[in-house]
Amino acid sequence: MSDRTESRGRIIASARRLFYEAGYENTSYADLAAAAGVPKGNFYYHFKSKDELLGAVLEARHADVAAALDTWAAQARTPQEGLRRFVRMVMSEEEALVAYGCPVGSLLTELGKHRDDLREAARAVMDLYVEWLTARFTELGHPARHAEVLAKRLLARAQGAIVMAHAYGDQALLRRELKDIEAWLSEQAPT
Amino acid sequence: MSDRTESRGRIIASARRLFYEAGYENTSYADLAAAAGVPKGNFYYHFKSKDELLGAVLEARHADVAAALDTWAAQARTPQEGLRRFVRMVMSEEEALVAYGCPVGSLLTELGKHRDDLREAARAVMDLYVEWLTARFTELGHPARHAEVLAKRLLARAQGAIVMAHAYGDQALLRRELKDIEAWLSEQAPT
DNA sequence: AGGCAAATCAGACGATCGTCTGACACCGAG
DNA sequence: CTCGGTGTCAGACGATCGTCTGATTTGCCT
Repeated sequence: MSDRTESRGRIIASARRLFYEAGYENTSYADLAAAAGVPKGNFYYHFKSKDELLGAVLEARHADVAAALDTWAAQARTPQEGLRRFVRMVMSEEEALVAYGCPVGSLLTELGKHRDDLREAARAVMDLYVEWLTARFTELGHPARHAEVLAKRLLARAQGAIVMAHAYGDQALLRRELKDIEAWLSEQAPT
Repeated sequence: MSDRTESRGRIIASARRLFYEAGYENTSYADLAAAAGVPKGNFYYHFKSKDELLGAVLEARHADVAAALDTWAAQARTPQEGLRRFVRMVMSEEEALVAYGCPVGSLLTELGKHRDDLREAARAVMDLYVEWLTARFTELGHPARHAEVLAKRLLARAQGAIVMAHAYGDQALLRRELKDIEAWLSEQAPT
């Protein structure tokens, strides 16, 4: 019921990429049609507005992130390992992050200036990370409230590193900051 | 020569506010005309394109930041005091930062997806902070290269805190992170 | 083969975008 | 009083935006 046709999936995949690389407002239906190989008349059969299309894109990303977090939780045998895996995931996306920023963070920045409903959908993706990281910090023995503070601090530091690296187009900056974040992490996770 | 007329200044002031609160691409000449009380036909007498208007806005912000940094440098009697003053400045802007994000950071995020020339003008404002903070860390005895790393790390942490606080509309988050940054700062600045 | 809903596609629609033109108001110099 | 330049303003321009309609094709069911 969610992915009725193949072209619907192609539209979502193209939109996901374009919204990320060029921004939501800055991506037109003409761009989407060209990228997806689907005439724009067809878009309104699947999504009755551009906002609804972004909703579907966020839904897809939400599902992907949730699946990835499940995998990590299953593979990491200690909370420390889980936290480090998060940082390593950011590292593995270095090139795209330097070129386009954080897919969730930059979208939140763009939507934050208007459009409360879509902003909530984007924040839901961020919440997945917050909750998963909070669980890891809790396992480390931090009381619940402080665990969430640490989770958001970790995310804030990652966001900041990405913003600066993106602003300066500086991949070394991102790598260096992520290393520093890892060092900070091992202080929070006494072995 | 730079501010030939009063209406030119009104246009820049309005544009500066609207570009910040609503975003650059999302602010139309109709919006600007309504906010500045200047008919849009007049805009092209002062600025021959919207991009040039943004250039003037960035120039104004650049001048303001440079002036503020000069004042701080004169008032702060120790490098520690200067660094703390930077954090306090961010604190004093809490409400706007939570509502709209960082004026420089969010603009860099928006422009980073396209428009290389304007991105450079925005980055010039960020560079003012980088250079000023680098000078303070150098005064603390850090070698030049490491001082710049610390300056960018401080800015990255501030950016990240603002992005998260903006995403969640959470002023307490911003205040808490800034306090943590201050604590981190005093570790880098052994008295 | 025939029928019918699901899916596809081309193109028109009004609105709005950034840009530009040309006429008009103001005002000190001659 | 006249002139010329600086600044002001209303409105038109083509382009492009997101949206929508109607006709057409596809593919499954009997």
